[in-house]
Amino acid sequence: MKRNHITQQDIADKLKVSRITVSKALRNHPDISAGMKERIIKAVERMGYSPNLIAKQLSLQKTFTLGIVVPDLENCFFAYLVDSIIDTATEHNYHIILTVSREKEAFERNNIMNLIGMRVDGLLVCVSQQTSDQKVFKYARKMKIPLVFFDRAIKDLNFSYVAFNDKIATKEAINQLIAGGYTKIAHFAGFSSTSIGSERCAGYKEALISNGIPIREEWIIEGGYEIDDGIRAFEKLWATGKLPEIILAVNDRVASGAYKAIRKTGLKIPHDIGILGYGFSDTAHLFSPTLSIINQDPRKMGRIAANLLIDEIQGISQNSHTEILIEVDFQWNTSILKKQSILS
Amino acid sequence: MKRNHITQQDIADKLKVSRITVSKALRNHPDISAGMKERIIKAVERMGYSPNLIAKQLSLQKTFTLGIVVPDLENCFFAYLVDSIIDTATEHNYHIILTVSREKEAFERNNIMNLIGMRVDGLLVCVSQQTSDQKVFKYARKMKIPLVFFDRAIKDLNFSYVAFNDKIATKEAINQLIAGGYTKIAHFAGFSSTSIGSERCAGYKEALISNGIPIREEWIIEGGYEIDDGIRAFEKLWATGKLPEIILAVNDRVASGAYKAIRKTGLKIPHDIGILGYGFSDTAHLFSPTLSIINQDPRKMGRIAANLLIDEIQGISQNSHTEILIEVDFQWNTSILKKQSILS
DNA sequence: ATTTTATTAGTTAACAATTACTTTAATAAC
DNA sequence: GTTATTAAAGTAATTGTTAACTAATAAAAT
Repeated sequence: MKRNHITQQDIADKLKVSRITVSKALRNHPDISAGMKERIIKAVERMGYSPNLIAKQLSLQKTFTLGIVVPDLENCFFAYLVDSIIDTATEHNYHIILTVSREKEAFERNNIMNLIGMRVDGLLVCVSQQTSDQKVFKYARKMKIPLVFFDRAIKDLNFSYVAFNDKIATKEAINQLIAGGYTKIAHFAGFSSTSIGSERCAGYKEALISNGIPIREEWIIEGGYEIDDGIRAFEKLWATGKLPEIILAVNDRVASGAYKAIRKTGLKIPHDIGILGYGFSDTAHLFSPTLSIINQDPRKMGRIAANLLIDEIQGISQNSHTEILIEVDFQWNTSILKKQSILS
Repeated sequence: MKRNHITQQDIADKLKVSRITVSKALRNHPDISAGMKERIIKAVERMGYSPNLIAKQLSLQKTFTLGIVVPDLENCFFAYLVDSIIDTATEHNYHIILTVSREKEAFERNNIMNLIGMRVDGLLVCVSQQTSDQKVFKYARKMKIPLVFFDRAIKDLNFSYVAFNDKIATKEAINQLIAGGYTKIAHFAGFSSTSIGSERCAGYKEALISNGIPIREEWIIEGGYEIDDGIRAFEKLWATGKLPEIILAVNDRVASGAYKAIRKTGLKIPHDIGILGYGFSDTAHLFSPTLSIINQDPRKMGRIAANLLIDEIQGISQNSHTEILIEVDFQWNTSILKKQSILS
């Protein structure tokens, strides 16, 4: 009906040569003489030719496209992560088809099947919290489509994955706090049913135990992952009358809620109480005082995951089952007072 | 080399029918009998057939794919916006190829040419701040590719665009503040060289003038768009010794900087000084006290832009030059005291 | 002078789907 | 009993590109 686009055939007709000659010239094939190449390139410019990548993909059986599935782009963490994946992909001349699962298994499955239909060269997936059926991933395996999980993985499928070492990082952070002279540390936890919640809580407990500090169950307050959960958690803590020196908040939104609730009581951060959260630099600096964090850099994760996938696609990485646990560092910002110089 | 994927031909061979029969059956074509359809669908399931959308796209000359160009995904505003575009696109069975220009004209041009090469059915573009050359957009026009600008537009090219009515909204917000009894209002501006900076500042000035309030140049502090710019701006203001009742911050990061600097002086928000910023609900609630905002809902913009584009693609909207200025509302949160009930 | 080699361009088939047209066989109409 | 109609499936051509061969010509080597 429209037929707007110029094809190689059109150029060939104009120059009275074969379309293969045009194809070869555009790919700088040695078959074609310099003079002919120049004529063709000039015609291309003049006629406004845009190569049809769809046709190219079909012919080459390769799309130079990566498919991404994230649970939710409104989570800044994933936004930064996707941004960094796009950066890395672009560097290697890959395009990105982005899909969002909204934490729904059905959407996730649908997205993945669609991406496979689009014949992406590889998949980057952060599984939804709901996901239990492994069928679609087994299908990807059967079709030999390179797939890398990031942040959250289905472990027993032998796909590569990249994640933060939450437990170790938490343990180390608490160790540093204890070394700095703190002993009264509470935890505003998520839910022990989610991997994030349980891993972080486990690290917290292990650190206390290994330092001989008894675990006070009333200082582990489960609740959720939102601002209101942080508010409620602190109110609960405040009601007991006995405050810790430090609160470890399970993420930055809970930390934000804690800030609000603490401010309401008139207590001062960090002088009266310190806060440690999980997150990354940019959001931590939105807090005032700036939030100390167990630093989970989304850009780092995105870069590593994308590179891993591209390596697998290009067959550089023979091993298609690489597990990378990103080493986490800490940013001791102004939400915690340095008791001793150990916190550095 | 690999040949993993099952094709319609494979299914046809297995069932000893023609591949056209398979194609028709899968599209529920009336040519094919119910019995045959059932046999084919069963074989499809059994053999794990995934339709090759690349081939389908080439054949149909339609990709059901939209291309997006955003300046930066680390800006939460754009992340929310893209999320909402994806939502809307998915509803209409469109895929999304996402690219990032990093505010660089060259990247933007490259992204757009690539997306055209991928034969996207339409383009959603937020132009980079750097962009001055219109060539690539003229090319898109010549190729008759539906294109909708969002947030920032190149106006004299007759493409549709969706934007916030910054000037009007700012004027109205300041009017409401004045009606509420405030007269001393300062503005932490961006740069007058950018459209955002100049539009917002113009609205601010117009509101003051139309209410007969003289403009105090020392209360318009240009600087930039980051946290540090907000800190510096308040320090400059503080140094003058004369404080306004309200600060209008050009965005949420500048507002955050202002919060920090104000807190440092011991002044209280909102009792000693109020803050009004631009932004959207989720980030405003991260502030404490929660930031009052001229509410620029990214989801709304994304939805409108995507629907507009899809309408143009499907020929529903005959007019391919629709300009939509989104009406902005206000969220009077706790960063401003209500002097009178007018702020509602 | 004839064979060999290199250069340059063209031919055919493939990729995996679709649409438009054609064939076959069975049924219905006269 | 012949013709018209309908259902169901098949054939050929199309989409825009690339890869693997093939062909023609000119220059170089024998």
